[in-house]
Parts: sequence; C-alpha cells; structure tokens
Amino acid sequence: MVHKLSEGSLEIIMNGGHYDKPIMQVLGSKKIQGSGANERFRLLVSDGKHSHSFAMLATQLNDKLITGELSDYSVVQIDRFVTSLLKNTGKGEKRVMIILDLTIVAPGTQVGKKLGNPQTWTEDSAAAAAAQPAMQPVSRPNPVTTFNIKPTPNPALDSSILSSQMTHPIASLSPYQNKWVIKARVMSKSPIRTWSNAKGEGKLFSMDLCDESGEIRATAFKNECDKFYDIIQVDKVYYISRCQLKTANKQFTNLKNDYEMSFTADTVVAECMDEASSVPSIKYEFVPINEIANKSPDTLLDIIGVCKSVADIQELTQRSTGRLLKKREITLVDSSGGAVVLTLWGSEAEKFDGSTNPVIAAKGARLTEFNGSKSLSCLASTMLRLNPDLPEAHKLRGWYDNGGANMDIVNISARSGAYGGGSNEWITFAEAEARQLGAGDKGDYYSLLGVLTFTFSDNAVYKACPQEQCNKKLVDQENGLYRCEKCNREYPNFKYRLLLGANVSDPTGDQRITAFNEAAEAILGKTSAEIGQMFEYDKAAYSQIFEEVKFKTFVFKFRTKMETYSDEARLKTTVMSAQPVDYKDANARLIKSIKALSGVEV
DNA sequence: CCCCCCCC
Repeated sequence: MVHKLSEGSLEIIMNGGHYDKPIMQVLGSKKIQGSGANERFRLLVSDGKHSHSFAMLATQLNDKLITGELSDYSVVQIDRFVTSLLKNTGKGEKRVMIILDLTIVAPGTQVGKKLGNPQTWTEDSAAAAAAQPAMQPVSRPNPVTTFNIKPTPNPALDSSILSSQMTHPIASLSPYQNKWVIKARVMSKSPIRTWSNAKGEGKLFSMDLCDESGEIRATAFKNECDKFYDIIQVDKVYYISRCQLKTANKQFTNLKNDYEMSFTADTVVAECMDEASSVPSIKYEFVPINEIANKSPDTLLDIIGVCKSVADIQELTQRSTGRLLKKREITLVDSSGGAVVLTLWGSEAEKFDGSTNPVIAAKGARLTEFNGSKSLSCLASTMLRLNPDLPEAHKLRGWYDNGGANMDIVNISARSGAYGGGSNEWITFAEAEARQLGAGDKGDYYSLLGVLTFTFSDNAVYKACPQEQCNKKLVDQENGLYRCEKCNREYPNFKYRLLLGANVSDPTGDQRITAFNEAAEAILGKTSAEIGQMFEYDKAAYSQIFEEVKFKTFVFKFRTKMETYSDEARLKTTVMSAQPVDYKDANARLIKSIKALSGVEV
C-alpha cells in the first residue's frame, strides 16, 4: 500500500500558515519533560519533503505513544493542531506545532520505513526559499503573508490585542517565554484563603484554567486576589496575559502541566464573549471504580459514578488543631461493578443532597487507605460536579436507571474486606490458610472468631516518644531524660504504649498475633497508661491482667502478611481490632452457615 | 508568596 504524505505542508505550517488535516509520518519521539501524568513528548514528523522535531503531542494523546499505538513510521492524519511562536534566548524565535488530535492512517509496523527523502526543516531553509521565489513554483496563494505576523517588540496589551486571534496554547507556556495571550476557560476557582507564617502573611485564590491544548493552575495573591476575585467566574472564557510562570509542585495538583502561574501587577484579563464553545470545559481522566483498588494511596484521581447512598453528617474533632470538622460519606457506583466511598467535607457535606441519585463527577479526589480499604476524599482543590453534561454522565444515568441500580456491586471501601468482597464475613484459620492470605505483597485482611490462648506479658508495655505521631521506644538516659532516636532529641516525659504478643486459636488452628496499642487496650480492657502504672508500681496486678484475659473469646480483625526473618518465612498477623462477641450476631452467622452447609432450613 | 485538606 502506498501512503501519500502532504508534501510541503510542514513548510506552510511552520511559517505560521494553515494546512487542513495534513498527512505526515512519525519518524521518532522523545520524552521532553515530566513523568507520569506530566509527561510531554516531542515528535519528529515528516511530510515527505521536510522533517522537523518541533512537534509536541498534546498530553491527552500521550497514551497513543505509551501504548505503542503511535509507533515510529506511523502515517497519521493531523486532524487538529495549533502552532505557537517561542521566543528563544539568543537564537531568535522558533515555532512549535502542538498536535491536538490525530488519526493513525497506517501503523508504523505496517509501513516499516521512512517515506520519501525528507530534509530537516529549519528557519534558514524557509528564509532561503523566500529569497529565491523564482525557484518555487507557486501553485497556491502563500498563506505565510497573512499569518506570519511577528508580535511587535513591545505590544500594548489592550483589549484589541487580547481579543485578537493570536492566542497561545496553554501547553506551550513556559517560564522562558513571556509574550503570550491565552484563551482559557475557568474550570474551577477556590475561595479566598489567608495565610500567616514565618515568611509573612497574605491572601490568595487560585483557579484552574484549560484550553484544547492543556490545563494550568493560576494563583492571584494579595492585590491581585482583590482585583480579580470577582472578575473570574467559573465556566467563563477569558483572554489572559502577562502572568509569571514557575514550576508546579505536583504534590498539590493533578493538572497536566509542569508549570503553574501567578498573576502579577501587569496581568491583563478580558472576558471572551465569542467562540466560548470552542474552548473545552473540564478535562477528566475517569478511573473505573473497580480499578481504584489498584491505585496507590495519596494519588489524585478523577472519578464519575452514580450516588447510590448517602450517610448522615458526622462531626468530629481534628486531632492536631481541635477544630470541629463535618464530614459526609457518599457511595458511588458505576457500570464496572465497583462501589467506592467518597468523603465530602464542610459545607459541601452539609449541602449535599443525594436523594435523586445524582451522577457525581470529581476531578482530583484523593485516594486514601484506612485499615486495608480504600476510599476517596475531597480536598479543597477537588472539583465536584453534580449531573454534569458529559457523555459519561449520560451513559451512567442510562445504566443506573435501567437496572444498574440493582446490580451486584463490590464495595472497595468496605472495611476489612480485602478478600472475595465479603465485607465482614468470618473465616477460620484453616480457610485463611487455604486462601493463602498474606502471600501477596500488600497483606490481607480478615475477620475471625477466636480464643486468646496465651498472652506474653514481658515487654508488653514500653515508654514511648511523647510526640503525637512518633511512638518510638525511648532510651532511658538514667538522668531523668529519655532519648528518642527517631526524633533525635531528649524528653523529660513519655507516654506508655502497648505491644502485646499473644496466641489466638479457633477450632481449625492457631496463630501467633501482635496487637498494637489501641487493639491491645481493647483486649486487655485497660488503658496503656493504667497498665504502665501497674507495671511500675504493682507487678502482681500487672501479671493478673494478662492472666485474666486468657481464654476470652473475641471477634478479631486481622491483617496478615508473609514476612521473612533470617531466611524463615512466617506470617505476621496483627490485630486491627478486637471486640467482645455479640452473641445475637454470632448466632445469626452460625445459623446462616448451617443452612449453607446442610441445605436445610433451620 | 500557598501547598492546610482533617476522622475512624
């Protein structure tokens, strides 16, 4: 099969002209910056006559490269692109082409070779061509003259320039180039926040902007905060110019951009009244709910689902500041068969109404893991939309209202349910062994009704670092001070903590277990402080505690994981919680399992 | 120049 490239199209494009849907060949690709969600790739493309390596792939097309779909020698139709003039230090200016959309006409594996004999395109070759017009057969009007308008050295950025067509794609912004105008839609805007720290104080608000090439966060501080807060409105489109670009701290945003920008005293903003529809609204990369369990904790995810259930508001006290917090957990489902809990905070929690089972889209929700189950939590920066006008949302609505509501779902946020989806099912040690729980990398969680057959009272209580999050065992300096190796400092005080080793048996087997502070307190029925006092002043009472608890029955929740100690692999099983038996519940479980085993109604 | 984002 012969593939025809759009010979000469590159020259037109690189001179600032337009060429409709050129066919080009990809000759190579190179990662130029970032990693993960912030990767950006440069392509070496050829139109058969020229080749050049200043084509950038818009980030939403990265997958085509990463998956290998867009391999070298692929012939592609470039459906949409924009170009941007970059002012370089020293070497004048360079135009880059940003590919926004492409269709693979023939995969590289099929083409297998370079087509034609393309010469490297340079600004010089363009100049040479312009100097020798007689050598160039002019078969069509040269669009260069109409488009290749060089920005004036010092453009007065009045509204006429702001509203001109000469806008730059967000993807092309960098700290190395400061003459630009973007035309961007405001995806979200934060409330005004004040801060006060060692470096000073102030106020700010931030907004997330997007155009078809990409997205970027912008922040307005102090004067600019006051000046622009009311002007900037979510979902509107603005021309924005003269902001300061700097490297983004990816810890705090999941926008696909290596940079973020700050408004300055020179920043110009003008609302765009026309063509607003050509600027896309929020870009999502939705993760199907059943795939959330495979993602790492503390990452930011985009998710869409139908709100299947809503819990009551809960009030709690933030441990570090004593602040009163309000939260609400809502459960989202999608057609993947998964369910996940999304936690809303503050006023978002208070005003939330899930009574109509709305579709919820969240951009940048934080994945958290607690006791082995994963859930999502909204941050201040999370963009939450109810019943958004998105294809995915309409699809979900249709699915949910036509049977999806009754579909069997696996709730990945169920507590202690890492196996088989059963949330609080009790299993036996024999079953835990048969299922090879603990063999994986991540550890497994299960519940079991068991008897405490032995407790190790030696070293069960220790003097721990008084710091809130530390808990490291202190070294007694014998001078009234205690040293924490982790904090690398000495303290006059300490707190008692428990670390209880014990054996648990059930009718099918037994297991050596470890219970840390809170779980050990639940088992021993005393606080760590009380037990510490006994250890110090009343050894008999101390020993008695550990004797009394022997042969008590508990409902345990365990986490188990195979670990290797000096070449010997053995299960490390820790107690997540230990509760006294609720016999009504225990009987119901027993009856259920008798029915299941015998097939007989009891 | 912020960057806290909570709790079981």
